[in-house]
Amino acid sequence: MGIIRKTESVEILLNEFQDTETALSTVELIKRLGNQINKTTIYRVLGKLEDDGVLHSFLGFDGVKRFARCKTCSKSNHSDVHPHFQCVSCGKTECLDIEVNIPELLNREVMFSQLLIKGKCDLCAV
Amino acid sequence: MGIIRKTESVEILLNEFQDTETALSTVELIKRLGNQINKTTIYRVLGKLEDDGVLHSFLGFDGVKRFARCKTCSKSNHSDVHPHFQCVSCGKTECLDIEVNIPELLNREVMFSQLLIKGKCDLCAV
DNA sequence: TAGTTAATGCAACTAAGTTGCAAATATAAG
DNA sequence: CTTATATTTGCAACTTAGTTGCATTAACTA
Repeated sequence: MGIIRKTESVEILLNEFQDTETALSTVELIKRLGNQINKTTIYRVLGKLEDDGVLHSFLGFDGVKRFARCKTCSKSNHSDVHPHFQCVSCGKTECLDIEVNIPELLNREVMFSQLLIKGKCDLCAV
Repeated sequence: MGIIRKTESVEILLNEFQDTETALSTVELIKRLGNQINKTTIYRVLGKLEDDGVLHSFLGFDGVKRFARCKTCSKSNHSDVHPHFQCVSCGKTECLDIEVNIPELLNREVMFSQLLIKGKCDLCAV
């Protein structure tokens, strides 16, 4: 079940993703917005925005869920299959605009895949 | 700090990984061995075995840590860069013996990557 | 065989995420 | 504009994975 009403929480949260390719963790958003929006609401709104194809989510190397804006997703076709990059220095996590071709697997049916890359981002790599 | 003494806990745990390519979650092992070994010990021994390059670990789609035997790892060179496959039907998680070439990234330094594939395993795919 | 030091068990804790329910509020209908 | 209704929110309590400190136990060494 996605977003039905344009509430303040929805607007505040969407605003955080406005000008950035960066993926934000739920924890980060709670820290940042916790005084304005309740933790539970943050979890729920993020989930709904994901259902709607506005955001997509993945787990970072730390196992913490992160969200980022979807470019090509909709409610019906919801798969951001691009890789994600996490910087070991500054912690920034971002979407990579490249295609990765998943190898064919014998006898197995591939439904979804996620590639997570760890390294130094453009700013932190010397 | 890796394993120094060959204790019973170490043997019991190693035994679980003996004949299988399957990755076992910490939770699963606690359920299975919880009456023989304390939860804390299980976490600690698994961590040490990972340090030693005997096991490697990764996070599944559920964010739960899983361990599997290392084939080519040692204490010094510890990187199982093979992909992991998680079956949506039976939940089995296994290592895939294939190479994946990570694309070059402009201005970024790639240090490590993990590819996680979700689908139906050989037994569950019709 | 005794001494040292690693390993274990326990209990209490942290942190991420979830649930149920009552109160608040967006939207549609009148 | 007001009311009715159903969604959304906040709160508190809970669940689950994983961690920590400390006293006790048990490997290994000399």
